[in-house]
Formats: sequence, C-alpha cells, structure tokens
Amino acid sequence: MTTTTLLWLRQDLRLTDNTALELARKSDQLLPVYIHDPKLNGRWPPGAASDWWLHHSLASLDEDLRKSGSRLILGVGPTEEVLKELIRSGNVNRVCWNRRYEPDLVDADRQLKKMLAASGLEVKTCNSNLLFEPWDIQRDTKTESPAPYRVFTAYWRACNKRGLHDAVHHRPDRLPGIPRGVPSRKLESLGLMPETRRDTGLRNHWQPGEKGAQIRLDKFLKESVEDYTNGRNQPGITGTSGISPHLHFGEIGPRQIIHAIKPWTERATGSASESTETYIREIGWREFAHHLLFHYPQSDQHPLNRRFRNFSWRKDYGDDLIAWQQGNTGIPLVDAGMRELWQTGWMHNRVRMIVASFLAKNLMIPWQQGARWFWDTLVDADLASNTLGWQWVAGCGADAAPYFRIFNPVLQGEKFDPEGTYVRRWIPELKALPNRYIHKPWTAPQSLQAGIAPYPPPIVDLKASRERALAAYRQL
DNA sequence: TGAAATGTTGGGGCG
DNA sequence: ACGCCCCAACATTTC
Repeated sequence: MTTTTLLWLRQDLRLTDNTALELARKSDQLLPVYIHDPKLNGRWPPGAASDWWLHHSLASLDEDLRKSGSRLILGVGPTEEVLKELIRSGNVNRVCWNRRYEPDLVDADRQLKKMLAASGLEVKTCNSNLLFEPWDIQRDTKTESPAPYRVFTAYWRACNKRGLHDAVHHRPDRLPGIPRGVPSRKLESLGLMPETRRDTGLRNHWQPGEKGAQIRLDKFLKESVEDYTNGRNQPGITGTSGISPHLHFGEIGPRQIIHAIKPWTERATGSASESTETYIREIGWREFAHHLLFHYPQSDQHPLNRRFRNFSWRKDYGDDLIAWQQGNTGIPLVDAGMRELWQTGWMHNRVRMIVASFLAKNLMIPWQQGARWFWDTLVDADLASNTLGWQWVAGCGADAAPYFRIFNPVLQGEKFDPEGTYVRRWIPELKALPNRYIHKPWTAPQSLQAGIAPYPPPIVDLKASRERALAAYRQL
C-alpha cells in the first residue's frame, strides 16, 4: 500500500529544520498544503502588512518546494472542509503538522486532530517553532500541581538548565512527489496583496521567505552580533537582526538561530560574549511570551494583573490616538518610530518601548489600542510577543515594568540617537534642524521653528503628562 | 530595558 | 590664608 502524507503548513513556512516535514517526507507521496481560512483568525485577523508578507512567503515556499520536486498546494475556505477535500482527492492516509500555540488556534487544532483521527487517519503533530513548549517549563510547587512562570529571569534560568537545543534537521534535497489530481488555488486568489504602492514600499525593506531569513541571519552574525548589547539600542544604525517577521512565519526556527550563533558564543570573549548571550535572551523572551499566552489565554485582551481592571484610562482620546498612529504627536522620536512602522511594517525595538510608554503613560490611552495598531501594521505581528510587550510597558503584565518607569522620549533620543540620524530619516521636515534641537523642536528659536512646518507642536506636555500618569498609577 | 529629585563632594572664584 | 558660596559632577533616593 502506498502511503500519502498531507503536510499541513501554517506558521512553519520552511524546509530546513521542519520537524513535521521530517516525519512527513518518509512517505511515498507528500502533499504540502497551506490553507487560507480567514474565519479561523477570530479577534485577530492579520493586517495588510502581515498579509503582504504571507503572500510573498508562500510564493517563496512554493519555489523552494519545486526545486525539491514538489510544490505547494493552496486551499481556501473553512479548514475542516478544505482538509477533508484534499484528503479525499489525494487519497491521503497520514497528516502531519507543527503545533501552534495561540489559544484559539490550539482549540481549533485539537478538534481537527480528533476529527481526523476518528476518520481513521494517522495524525502526527510536532514542535518546530519553539525551543520549549509552553507546558514543558513549569514551576515545581512542591505541594500543588506545576504552575506557569510569571517572572522572566526564573523562567529563563529553568530553560537554560534544560539546555537550549541546537540540533537541527538538514534541508532535504528531494521530496516525494505529490499525488495526482489534487486541485490547488492560485496564490493571487487568496487576496493577500495590497495595492502596488505599498508592495514596493515593503519590498524595499524585506525579502520574505526562507532564503531571506538566512540572508538576514548571516548578515547579522557577520556584522552586528558582536556589538549587539550596545548596537541594539541605537535606532539609527543596523544593530538588531530584524529577524522577527521571519520567525513569526516560521521561515526560520529558534533552534536554527541557536545553532548558527553557537560558533560565535564559543569564540566570543568580553563584551562580544555578553552580546551573544543578550541576543539569545531575546529568543528567550519570545519563548516566555508564548508560555504566558498559552497559560493565560485571556491576556491578549485583559491585563494579567487584576488590579488594572478598573484602571482610569482616558476615555475621550480620539484625536490623540490618531496623532500617535500617524506619527504627528510633535515628539520627534515617537513620530519617527510610528512613521517607520507605517512605511516598513517594522519598528526598532527600543523605539517600540518608547512609543508604547508614550501611549500608555503620557497619553493614558489603554494599551489594548496600541496593541491593536501594532497588530494591524507590523509585518512581525505576533500575538504572544505583542501581548507581552504591551502588558510589560503598561505595567499590568507578568514581570512588567514598574509603574514609575516612564520613558522620556527627549532624553531617550539624546542618549540613543544623539546625531538625530533616526529622527531625520523618518521625519524629513526636521532635516535642517540642528542636533541640539532635533529631539525637542519646540525649544528652538522661532526663526528655526518657522522652517519645520508642517511639523506640529507636542500634543502633550511631557512633564505634566508624566505627573498625571504617576498620580493615576499610584492609585493602584 | 527610567527619570527626576535630593544629597554629597570638591574645586575654584572671590572678598 | 581663610571662609563662604556656587555649581558641576557624581551618588542616592524616590516616584
């Protein structure tokens, strides 16, 4: 009897170190499938930037599969129906996939697995997207059942005690052929592509797909990793890896990153050694984010810390939210970040913290509004990481920033963008302003201020809004 | 991966 | 020479 395996690809759009693929390819025929099922996304339908990325990532994956003698089958519609139809037309007797961990998707996968198994199919699910699955790392509580970690350092210590696995599956040269007569939809029919103008804007900054991920990683290792601890703080330079969207879509997995960075960690001394450790700890934050969202499935909407349920967020903030979204707050570093986000689908991480602190604390707008905007505009929008990040900044999450930690975007700018490189790159109105005013244009002499129109004055006073936030947070 | 307020120290200007 | 004041620079505390 011939075995035919359906490989259901979701957020693991790669051929290297893909555990489910490793299983699936030991088969006479292989049916690699991606299903576009907008209804499955519930409260969190991907934004245009994520859709754009997915479109190109699928195209890249199909190309890679074809080089190995296979190709990607696309389905559109309710997952269960599409799967059933593919299984029937391809005469499939085995199904494999890599697990996802977002609460709604976990539920959906569980039901599907049950349904498929009940119809007599062999179903195998794997881990390829995390170093540690969310339920693997737990606190020992002596008396009671294990409990999830809520503090990062303790969590990460436990992870390191287990050891960070860096064994990876090599990319297979040849893959089994696909069964005859299985219909596929055209990529264009998924409707993921935005208008051409946005496409070219994003294309200038990104190369979605497995190859693009490898190029990013290689470049980061060659040029930036050794000074990462310092370089990652300066938004004006390329000091970070920029690999987050590739990770989100699974074009590269965390094990591959640990594996690739290992030669550097072994050879590094002094600050270079600190740098590799700092970078790997960022992978740890990603793991921690998935751990938290899995164990606290409501945390995408509700603060983890219950005291924040009745926090006095502002109610009428319409114009301020729009000014923040559009990068027109009058605070250069904040606006530069928001404009970078809009134009590239990405924002430097330090600037993410600063714009988030500004929204939640200086503007006192609910963090969920910021999380939603990030979700809608980021190419690396990831429910776990986004949720953790926003709850951290707002101070209502696990291991969150203390309430009094309020970033001052002027000081942050002077510290980490002293030449104003970053601000000038994204706010052309300010190009001609001297460095000493670049982060606080409102203090410049009137003659200079006349030249920066239409750049607006600040929508809030930083000192007064800081004090307002402190007063509100102290109420807790 | 914070900022601002407050406290301490020591050099230099000055009468 | 001395005391006084100012203030930059740094340290500590507080939010």
